[in-house]
Amino acid sequence: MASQEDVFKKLIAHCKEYGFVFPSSEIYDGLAAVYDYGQNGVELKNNIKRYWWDSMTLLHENVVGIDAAIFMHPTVWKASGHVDAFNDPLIDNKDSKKRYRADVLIEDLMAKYEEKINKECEKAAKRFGEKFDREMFCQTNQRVLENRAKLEEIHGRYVRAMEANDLAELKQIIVDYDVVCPISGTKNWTDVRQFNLMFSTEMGSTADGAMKVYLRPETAQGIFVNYLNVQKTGRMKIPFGIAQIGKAFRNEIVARQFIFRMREFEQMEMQFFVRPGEEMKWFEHWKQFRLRWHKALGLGDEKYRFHDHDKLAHYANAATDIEFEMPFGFKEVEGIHSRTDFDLSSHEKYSGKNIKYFDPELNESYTPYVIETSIGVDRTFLSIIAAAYTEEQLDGGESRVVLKLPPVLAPYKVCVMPLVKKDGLPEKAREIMDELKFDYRCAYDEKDSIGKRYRRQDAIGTPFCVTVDHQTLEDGCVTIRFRDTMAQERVAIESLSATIGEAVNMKNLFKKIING
RNA sequence: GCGGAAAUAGCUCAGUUGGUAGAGCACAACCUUGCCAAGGUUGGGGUCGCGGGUUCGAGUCCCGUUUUCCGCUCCA
Repeated sequence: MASQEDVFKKLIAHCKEYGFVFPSSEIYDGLAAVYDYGQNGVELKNNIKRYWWDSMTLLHENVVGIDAAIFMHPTVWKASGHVDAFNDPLIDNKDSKKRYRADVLIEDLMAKYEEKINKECEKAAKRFGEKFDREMFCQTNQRVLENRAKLEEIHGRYVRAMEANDLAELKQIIVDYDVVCPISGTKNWTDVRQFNLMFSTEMGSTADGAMKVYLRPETAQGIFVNYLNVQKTGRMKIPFGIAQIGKAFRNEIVARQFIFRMREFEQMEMQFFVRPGEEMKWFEHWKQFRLRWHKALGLGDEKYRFHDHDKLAHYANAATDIEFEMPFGFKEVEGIHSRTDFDLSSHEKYSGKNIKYFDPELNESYTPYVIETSIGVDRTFLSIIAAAYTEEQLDGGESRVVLKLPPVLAPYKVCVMPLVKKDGLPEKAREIMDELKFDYRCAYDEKDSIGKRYRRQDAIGTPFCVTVDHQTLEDGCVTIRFRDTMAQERVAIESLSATIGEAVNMKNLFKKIING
């Protein structure tokens, strides 16, 4: 929808204009799909992270946090399956503009030869009836023999090419056996290119002694490899969880839609270790808890929905997404996965270390099952700022742009301003600010008309403005102005802290999560 | 990666058949006003995304390139 696209563009412009999100390295033309958070963006982002972290670690005595390094031993990514799953040889058809995985095309090709052979056999089986001996037939029938020979030839070349990572040979196979694009029907192929979704670098300063290491493509593995450390040193009993917030990196082929899909992004993950067989109970538990966490922000319950996966990843036996209605449709913000014992078992296998848990209640050892909640910080940021961005038509034909952020997440909680910048009003305003600034992030503004200053605070989502006028010097009262309603109230200076505190206290959100 | 569109001041945009870059807003200072964005004066800020080419002369024409947006494609 054009109007929605329009809103999204305006939102991106707003994010830049008001110091929330900048394109990375902008003075050098930017770097594709990398963004920086500005002076207001970092505050909002930090508040989101604190809301998540505290909701995990304060509300659950059996959830603790860690902060693992971005670099990990290369074998971690073999064990996790990323080395295999994140390496795709891709080829484009120049006519249809469609992209395919070269290995899939070749496997389809081989399947076609199998099919030909099977058809010959079926035909023969009908002719010969009960006397049909498939192996005998295959060894004597000319057409089958030809097809079998071809198949073996392709298979041999294919396996050698994949092992040697010979991309030119993969293309040659596609060319030699006349593979055509299912869409265009042509053989107009590009070269095969390797897309490795993991970023790599070298550890060690000398070229020959260097070891190839990856920038982690997910934070989860840092938790799995530390699971035993935490369990033992923290005397954790199953069920328990480990939470982590950190950067992850994926070399996306196409990364777009602003900060929705970036090459460098931040995840907030919690891996919850449970008894085998109890995973579905906990899966359901965390699904509901996580949804309540989102809804407590008050952006609108109707903007969220679950999307259950039909096709499961190799490690999962149940998976769902929490989707949020972005300006470009419902999109995944968080994933909740039942990862079984895949990761821990795999690390046990690759490391050769025993990482089983001895359950004193059951009096037995087992590899715990894992429920994962994995939420993107940047996507959450985007969902919140998109929902908060509001263009309002006011009486008298004027309009305003206001970020209706949840007050608890707003970069500034209050802006203190003197009505005029003389007669001792700025000094009084500073005095009030000096009281508030220990508890709440405060802004100060004395430039331009008071209305203009209110609008500036609206644009960055500051929930309260406090105005000092001449009367303040006599009666100790100020005007407090509310962002969403634009209503004003005359209140005593002493009451400000309590009013603001009630609105920005995270405790209120936590109570909503717990009480549903 | 393919195709389409775009790129001029912090933002939104003008800029004529090629002739040495403008406006509004924003920003800074001072004056004025004072409870919902528009007062006055002055000032700072652009090698027109980058690199070539054509031309006496390129923001303008041509080629390449980078970035962004849209559509494909991909997506643990």
